[in-house]
Amino acid sequence: MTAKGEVSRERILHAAADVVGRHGYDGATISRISKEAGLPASSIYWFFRSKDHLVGEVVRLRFDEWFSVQPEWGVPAPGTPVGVALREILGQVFRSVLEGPEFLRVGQMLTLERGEPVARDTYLGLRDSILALIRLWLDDACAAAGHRRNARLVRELARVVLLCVDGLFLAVQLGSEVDVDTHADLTAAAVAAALGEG
Amino acid sequence: MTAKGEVSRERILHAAADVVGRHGYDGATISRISKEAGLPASSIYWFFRSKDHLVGEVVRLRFDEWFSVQPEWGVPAPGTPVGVALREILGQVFRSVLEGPEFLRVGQMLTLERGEPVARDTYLGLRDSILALIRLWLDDACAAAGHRRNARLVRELARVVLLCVDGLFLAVQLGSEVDVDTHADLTAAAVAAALGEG
DNA sequence: TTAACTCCGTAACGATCACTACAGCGACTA
DNA sequence: TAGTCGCTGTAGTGATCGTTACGGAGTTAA
Repeated sequence: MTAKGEVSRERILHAAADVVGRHGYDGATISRISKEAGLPASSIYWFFRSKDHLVGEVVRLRFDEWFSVQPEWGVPAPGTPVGVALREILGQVFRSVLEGPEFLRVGQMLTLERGEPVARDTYLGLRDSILALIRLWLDDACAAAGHRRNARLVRELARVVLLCVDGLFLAVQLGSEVDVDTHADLTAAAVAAALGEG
Repeated sequence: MTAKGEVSRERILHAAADVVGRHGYDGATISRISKEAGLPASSIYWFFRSKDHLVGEVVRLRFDEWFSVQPEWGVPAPGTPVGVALREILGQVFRSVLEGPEFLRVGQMLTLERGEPVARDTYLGLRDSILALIRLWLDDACAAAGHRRNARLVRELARVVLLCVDGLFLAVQLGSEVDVDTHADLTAAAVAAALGEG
């Protein structure tokens, strides 16, 4: 691919990301994206096999952007209760969710709709990687806190944490003014309680 | 409206509910609904002002069906801890969410997309009524448990409960096999902890 | 019987959709 | 200079969208 081609591809991708963010999957028509990118539809189909593939790339792009500014999920110092360490991290994650990351909106839409298999699979794959990350961290944090291992519980708790992120995001989309600190307190406290921490 | 007309309207409404449930808002085309109902498009527009209004009625219908089989949110007996009473109710609510009620799917989709203002407003209105219900119940339950009133906390907790329902539903749509009992335990425990219950 | 009203059937409306065929441009290679 | 390749521009494909115009059945009321 030529340098000029690379630029065009990038222009299309970012234009698509903007339009999808503003209008959702179905609202993100090729003609809109084409207009936004300043390139004809034929160029879009030169770089991307279909609209489905294009949106898949958009999801990946937006995810990378979001993930790159997330706080590091470092293993807490030995002796630190999981609840305390989790509370710290959740505060930051929840705050970033408040800003309504596009990839979550698009991904959740793709989840609820049928069809668009490529974009949907892309989202599901990224989501799985997050879930694995949470599970790993929880495992490490439990070890650091001195709890005995319980893989099943950790797996369940990881799902609950992810679930709370989803719910929070949806509530934000609905216009609810959720108090992130209360929500983070509750989530961390629930996990701590489940682990038998005071 | 004639008795025959009433039957037709009902046929259209239920056909629309089926199609929307299977295909989502955008997938629920007038032609599909028309075919499913065995009536022409002109009949649909005789009874409903637009597709938007029709889907609004669908959301209301599905909500009523779902709500009518929900357990009663009776005020717990005096002295019962809120966490215990809430755990009981959440178990049943979460289980019904597992079955993937259509009105939640459609409503969440309308939330994430822009546009379709009538159907969206219908969903938001129903959702608000649920939130109010939770808040009232929590208020009563707190009184029954002997806690002193804290309107702000109750409002926040009601939002968190609703948020957990949303998150659970989305997780189910994603194909996660969430353990409802664990989830209900955690949610109830979190609320109990926030209220200062042991 | 006539008039009015309700509802259905047909047949379109214009708009827009995702997608493509194809010619031609500029830049690079032989 | 001729040929090739990467990309763009134009103009369209057929399909389907939500919606409507309109005529005519079927029933009801006078």
